[in-house]
Amino acid sequence: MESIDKVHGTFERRVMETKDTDVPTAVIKRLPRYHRYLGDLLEAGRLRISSSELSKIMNVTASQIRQDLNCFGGFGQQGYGYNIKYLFSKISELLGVAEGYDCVIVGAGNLGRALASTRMFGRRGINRIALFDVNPEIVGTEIYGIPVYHIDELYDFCKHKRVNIGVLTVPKSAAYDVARTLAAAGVKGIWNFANMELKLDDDSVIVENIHLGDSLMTLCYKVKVKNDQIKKSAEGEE
Amino acid sequence: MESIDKVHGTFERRVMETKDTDVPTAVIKRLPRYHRYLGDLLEAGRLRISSSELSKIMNVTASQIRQDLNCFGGFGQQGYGYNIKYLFSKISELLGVAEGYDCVIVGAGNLGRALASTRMFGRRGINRIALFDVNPEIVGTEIYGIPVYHIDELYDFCKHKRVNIGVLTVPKSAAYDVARTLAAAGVKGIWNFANMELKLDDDSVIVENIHLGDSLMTLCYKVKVKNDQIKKSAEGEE
DNA sequence: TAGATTGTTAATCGATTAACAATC
DNA sequence: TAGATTGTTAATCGATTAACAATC
Repeated sequence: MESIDKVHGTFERRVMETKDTDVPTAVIKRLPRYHRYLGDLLEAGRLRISSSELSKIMNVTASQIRQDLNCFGGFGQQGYGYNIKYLFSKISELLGVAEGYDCVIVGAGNLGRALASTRMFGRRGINRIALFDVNPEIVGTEIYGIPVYHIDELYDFCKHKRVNIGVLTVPKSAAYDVARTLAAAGVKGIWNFANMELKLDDDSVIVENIHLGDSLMTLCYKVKVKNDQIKKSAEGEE
Repeated sequence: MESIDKVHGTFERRVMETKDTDVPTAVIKRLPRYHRYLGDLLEAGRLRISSSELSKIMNVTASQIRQDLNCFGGFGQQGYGYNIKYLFSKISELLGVAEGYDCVIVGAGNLGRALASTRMFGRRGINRIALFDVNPEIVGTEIYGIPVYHIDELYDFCKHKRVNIGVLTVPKSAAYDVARTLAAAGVKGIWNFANMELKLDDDSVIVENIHLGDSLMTLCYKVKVKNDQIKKSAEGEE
C-alpha cells in the first residue's frame, strides 16, 4: 500500500509552486462551501475523496472542483484523488481560519445574543472577547461567558486589544456611528447585520453585509414562481 | 409640464407586452437590491430617476440596470427615466411581496426572537402568525405579540391555517424533522438558519438556506488578504 | 424641435463544462 | 503494468459592458 506520507510529501512539493495569479471571485465565493463539506467528511472519518465523488455530494461538476482547487496549486494526486485532511487544512489556511482573530459584538439584543451563543466563531478560530451595549442593566454582566461593556468604551477597548473583527447588530440608526468608531480604532473587518449597505470612506476596513431581507425576498420570489406554475398547470388540465 | 398620468398610461401599455422568456438567475439575484434602493428613494420623496443616476447610487453600470429591468418589459421612458413609485411596485409584484403570505417561526431561541422582533417581515407583506418551541416555560405566552405553541402542534397548525412559509431556527439536530413536518403540512417555502444545506426529497418545497458561517468566513478571507497586502507592501518599503 | 434617456443589438469578458494527455 | 484520476487546454455558455438607433 502506498503510504499516505509519501503522498503527502508529493503534495507539499507541488504546493510550493502555488500560482499567485489572482483567483476568480467566483472561486472565492465557493471556498467556504468546500470548507464546510470537507469538514463534514473529515468528521465522518473519511481519508480521501475524488473530484467525482465530491461533485455528487456537493451537486456541482467534477470539472469545476478540479478547476477551482487548481487555482491554488496542485492539491490532488492523479490516480488517488484528494487527501481530505490536507485539503481541508489548506483551504482553512487560504480562508484565514485559525489566524486567531479577536472579535467584539456590538449590540446585545436578541441577534447579538444569538451570535454570542453559537459555536460558529470558535470553529473558525475567532475569539469573541467582548459584547458592547448601551443598556445599563446588562453592562458589567456576562452573556454566554462573554463580558458586556458599555458602548462608550468601544473605541479604547478595540484600540488597546487590537481587535480584528467587529460584529454589528445595532439598530440601523446607530450603525454608521459604531462602524466609524470601529474603523477609527483599527478594526480590520466589520460583519454588518444592520440591513443596509454600509459604505465607509475608510477603505482599510472590509465590510461584509448580511442582507437577511434580501434572502427572505428571494424565498418569496421562488415561492411565488412555484405557485404560479402550479396555477398554470392546473388551468391547463381543466 | 408633462403629466405623470400620461407617463403612467404609456408605462401600462408597454408592460402588457412583458417578455415571459426566462429571466437570467443573475438578474433575479439582483432584484431584492433594486427593491431596497428604490424603496429608499421613494421614502426620500423622489419621483423619478435615470439609469445613470441609479447606477452611481448602487455602484453598478447604467447599462446593467437597463438590461436588467428590460427582462420584465419596458419600465422606463426615453428622455424621462424611470418612475420610482411605479418601478418599485412592479418589482414588488415580481418578487411576490404583498402576496400576503402567512409564516411561522420554529424555534424561539435568541435567533427566533430576533426574527420575531424585526420589521423585515411586515415590510414584505408577510404575517408571522405563530412561534413554535419545545420549552414549556414559554409555550402559551406571546413573544413580541406572536403566540407561542408547542412544536407538537406544528403539523396541524400549518395544515389548518395553510401556512405558506416556515422559518427554521432550531438546532441542526432537529432541523430535518421539523423541515419534513413543514413540508408534509403543505408549507411552500422554508427559510433555513440551521447552518446546513437542507435537502428535501419533496421538491414541492423551496428551501432558502442562510449560511452565516460562510459569510463570516468570507470576511476572514478578505481580512487576511488585506493584511497580507499590507505586510507585503511594508516589506517592500524596508 | 432639441436634448435626454431608454431599449436593444453587438462586442467583450469571465465562468463553466468537456475532453484528454499527463502521471500517480 | 493497468486503472484511476488529476491538471490543464479548448469549447461552450452566460453575463456584462459598450454603443447607438429609437423615441419620448
